[in-house]
Amino acid sequence: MLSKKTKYGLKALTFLAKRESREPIQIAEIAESENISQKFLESILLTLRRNGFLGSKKGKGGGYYLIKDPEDIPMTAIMRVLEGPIAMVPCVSLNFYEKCDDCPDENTCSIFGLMVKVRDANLEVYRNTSLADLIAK
Amino acid sequence: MLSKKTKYGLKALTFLAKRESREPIQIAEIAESENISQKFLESILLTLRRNGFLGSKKGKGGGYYLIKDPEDIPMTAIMRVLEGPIAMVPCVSLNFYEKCDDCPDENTCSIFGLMVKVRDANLEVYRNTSLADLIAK
DNA sequence: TGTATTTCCTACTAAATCTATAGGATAATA
DNA sequence: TATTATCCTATAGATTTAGTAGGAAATACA
Repeated sequence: MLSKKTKYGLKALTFLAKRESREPIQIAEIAESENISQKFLESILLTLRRNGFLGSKKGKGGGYYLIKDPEDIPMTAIMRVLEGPIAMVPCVSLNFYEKCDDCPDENTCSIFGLMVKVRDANLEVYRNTSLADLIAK
Repeated sequence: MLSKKTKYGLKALTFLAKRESREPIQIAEIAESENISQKFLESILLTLRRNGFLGSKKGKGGGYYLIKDPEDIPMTAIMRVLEGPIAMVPCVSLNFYEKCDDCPDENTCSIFGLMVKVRDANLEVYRNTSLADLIAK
């Protein structure tokens, strides 16, 4: 299941992407418009800023704004920052690889191959979708 | 992330599928061989039996055994029983549909389309993979 | 300079979910 | 009747997720 964090983050990003101007938008406005707890959204936008998706400005007239063109933001990047690994098991993750603690050998693991296929199928979708595609509709 | 429940369930199923005979195998043997807590595995095998994947026999010489040919068990069925919905949000789930509580309208939801694509990509993999494929290597 | 505004940041709490474990009931075998 | 192994419910512990609290820091503007 998609976490609320990711869901809200995506909604906030598309909200910002939809606007023509890149003027800062306040958290409160996004939260209200998208039906999200303001404090929770605050922490989400913060991680999006720290990971290079958003810029921010403090004080009156401040807020958050997109740093890049929506076309240049692939879903792979967003998902990895908000949701974590795209793979369902760490041992097939490209960006978060870890050995599975309960599995002695990847070569003989019965589900390894399936997990690779699932990962690749998801990557295919995420790589071919940008933030711009989410608002194209 | 794939839950341990699903992972263990899949490993148990492939363990049973690998054997030529369909004689009952004890939980203890599967648990030891696959490195799984016996009590936890017990509850997993129980749900697999209740959902028509396994048969069981009590008493001496008892245990669990596959009820169908591995070729006839698609991953879609196993995943839905062990892991739950294949979709990442309830509003695009084929078998577990629910309206998202925070989203007023699916038609205007910015991530709906993406979630459909992701669901379909995963379905494609799971529908084209059977339990037999997991042991084919 | 001072005040209002808005993000920044850490820590914490509450709720939900996942991962088991306990302990006995039930059924089959010999 | 003794032994074996699954059946079943309930519960405990651990982890993750979701959300909250409260103030610090920076900016705009009068």
